[in-house]
Amino acid sequence: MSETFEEPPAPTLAEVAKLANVSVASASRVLNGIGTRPETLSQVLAAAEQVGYLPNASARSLRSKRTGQIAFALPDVSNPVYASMARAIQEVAHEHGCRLVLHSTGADAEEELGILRDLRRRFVDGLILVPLNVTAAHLAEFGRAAAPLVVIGTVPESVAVDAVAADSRRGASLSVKHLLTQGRRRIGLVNGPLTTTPGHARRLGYLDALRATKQRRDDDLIEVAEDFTAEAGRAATLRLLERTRLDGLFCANDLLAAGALDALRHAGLGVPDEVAVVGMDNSGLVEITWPSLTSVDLGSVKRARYAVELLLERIDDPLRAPVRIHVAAELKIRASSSGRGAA
Amino acid sequence: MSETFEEPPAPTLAEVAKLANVSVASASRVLNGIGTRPETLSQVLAAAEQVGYLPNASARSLRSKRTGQIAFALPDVSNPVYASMARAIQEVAHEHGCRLVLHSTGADAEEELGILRDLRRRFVDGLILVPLNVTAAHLAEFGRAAAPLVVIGTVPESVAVDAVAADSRRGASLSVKHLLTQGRRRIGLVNGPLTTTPGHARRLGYLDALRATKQRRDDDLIEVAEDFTAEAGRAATLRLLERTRLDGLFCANDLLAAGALDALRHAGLGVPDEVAVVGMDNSGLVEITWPSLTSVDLGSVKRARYAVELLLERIDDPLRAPVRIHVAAELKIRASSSGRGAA
DNA sequence: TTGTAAGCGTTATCAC
DNA sequence: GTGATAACGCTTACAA
Repeated sequence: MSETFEEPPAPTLAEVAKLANVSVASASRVLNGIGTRPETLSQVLAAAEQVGYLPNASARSLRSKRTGQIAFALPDVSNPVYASMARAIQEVAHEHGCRLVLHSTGADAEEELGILRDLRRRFVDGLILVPLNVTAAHLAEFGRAAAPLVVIGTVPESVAVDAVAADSRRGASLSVKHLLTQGRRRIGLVNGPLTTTPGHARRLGYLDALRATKQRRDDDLIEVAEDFTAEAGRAATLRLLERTRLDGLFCANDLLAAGALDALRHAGLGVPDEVAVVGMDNSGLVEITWPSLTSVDLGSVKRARYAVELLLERIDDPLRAPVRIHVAAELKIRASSSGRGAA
Repeated sequence: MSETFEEPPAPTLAEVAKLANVSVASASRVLNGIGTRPETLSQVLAAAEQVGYLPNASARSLRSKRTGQIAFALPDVSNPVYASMARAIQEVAHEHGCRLVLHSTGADAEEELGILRDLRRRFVDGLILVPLNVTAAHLAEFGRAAAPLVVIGTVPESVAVDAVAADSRRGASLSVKHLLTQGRRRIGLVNGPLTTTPGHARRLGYLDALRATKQRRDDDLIEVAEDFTAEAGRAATLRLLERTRLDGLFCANDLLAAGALDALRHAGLGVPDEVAVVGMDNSGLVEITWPSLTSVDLGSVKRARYAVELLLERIDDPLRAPVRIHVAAELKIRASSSGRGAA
């Protein structure tokens, strides 16, 4: 049975110094690894150990203008891709002795802008932002961000901000070409909202592939889901199946694809025999769906890692010129699209 | 093209005060909603608006001893259950004007203890911890936590700490009884590591159900996975199938169950016809697997919400007696266990 | 090397 | 109501 009394006040540097018979300055130096006589060093260390001293984060930040925290703002932690990004970022941050402040924006632009503006409070040393849609307001805020900023996503070259982008347009194109190679001719697209940057890019990639292979474009084959969730993917696929026939289907992310698989099953269509399906993100879902899901790897974890590294560099050198990193897309072929009884 | 010059120094309260022709004290009062003459009020507000003033987080925390941050330490953001908890906690925290600091512990006890001890740095106002395994060292740290603490999980009654627990033992029992009701007689258990609290509880629940219904216990039917992942669930299920025959399977969480479904498919066993499967957590995966997964809802989101609320209360009143909240388990029946050709 | 002292930007306690 | 002013706990010139 432990007590619930008020905590004893946390030990301060002053107490450590007194206990070690040195000045606060010396104590501070020791604890920051600045040159001191071995004797004072051991005295301070012993004193600190004895009282269980740990520096107060607020005081240290106020003085040193470094919080030791970075923020990560993403649309939705529940989406496996973003979850894996969060994990990767937390890992790298942790290795650098840095804490992670998490913001779920719900893909709300106002929320995103609010976070950007809140940087003026200096509660973090920098921000990694994953916007779903980059508006003019975003670009303006990027330019005047009060702390180092790295954007994960596509940003016009003219905007001076560090960014790491996936090539989802090419990724989409890759996957459609893959389906064509498999002998599919009526390839549907289940896209996310066109107002989002990914939705826009993936549509272009889909069209690119058709154009490059001189396929006729048929808008009946294109359907837009309410959002990037499995449920929306299921609904969109059902709408698609109601009005047309298809033998291939590209979905703008894995969640949409998971929903699509379900819809196809309900419609009695075999995957991949009757309809081959490809998702995008190569998230943890790909081995959980059945059949296992062919998916475009957009290098989410890699992008996340680059983003933190870029951010930490930027924090150390705020003047360095903005950097753009592009991560290539790679198709991971699995059961949902590999051949069919009669290819 | 925006610039990458050094930021102009952020406006301070002193500047706002000067601009408004009042003292810093008055400016502070206005911005904290403390009684002031309407005239000074509007002057200060106007000045603050004009320079885009936002209070410096570190300075405010140092003085007020409140950081406006809470921490959430969980085993792994990539597990959908924890991701949904993180989301729920972030939401509630956000509503209360509070930021969320995320720690992925990787289910490492040392990491968890480290976070508890780090509370002395006072970088957050409180912590919500999800330990996978509560050791004696944990209990000791709970007792001397340097900040309000809420544990999501099972903690001995004798330990004075706020906690919100799921009833996974009963949940496991429920699901096994459900399988028995469906006419299943050889019911396997794919468990997570027994060193974890959940693993331990779920095993007990499984045995409870067998005992209550006077079934013979057969240890061949029990298999322990390496960890709580889909891949480990697949491997464990394959081991199980290699040495025995079963017509029902309870898995200690949804990820394990997803892996099990895959293993059963590879073994050519139909679900639910030949083997009925039940998972646990009722996570976002249940509608993505095929067949859709019967699962025990342990009220993760509800527990997460309770946890934040408890924490925020505790922060406001550190002296109140510790509270224990228990959230009931509820079985959600889906296709993976509902009847069979010959029930 | 070490100590003294000046802040960092707030909030809160006083007198007025 | 308001304005000086003293903390909060730390880092860092500067002087010794």
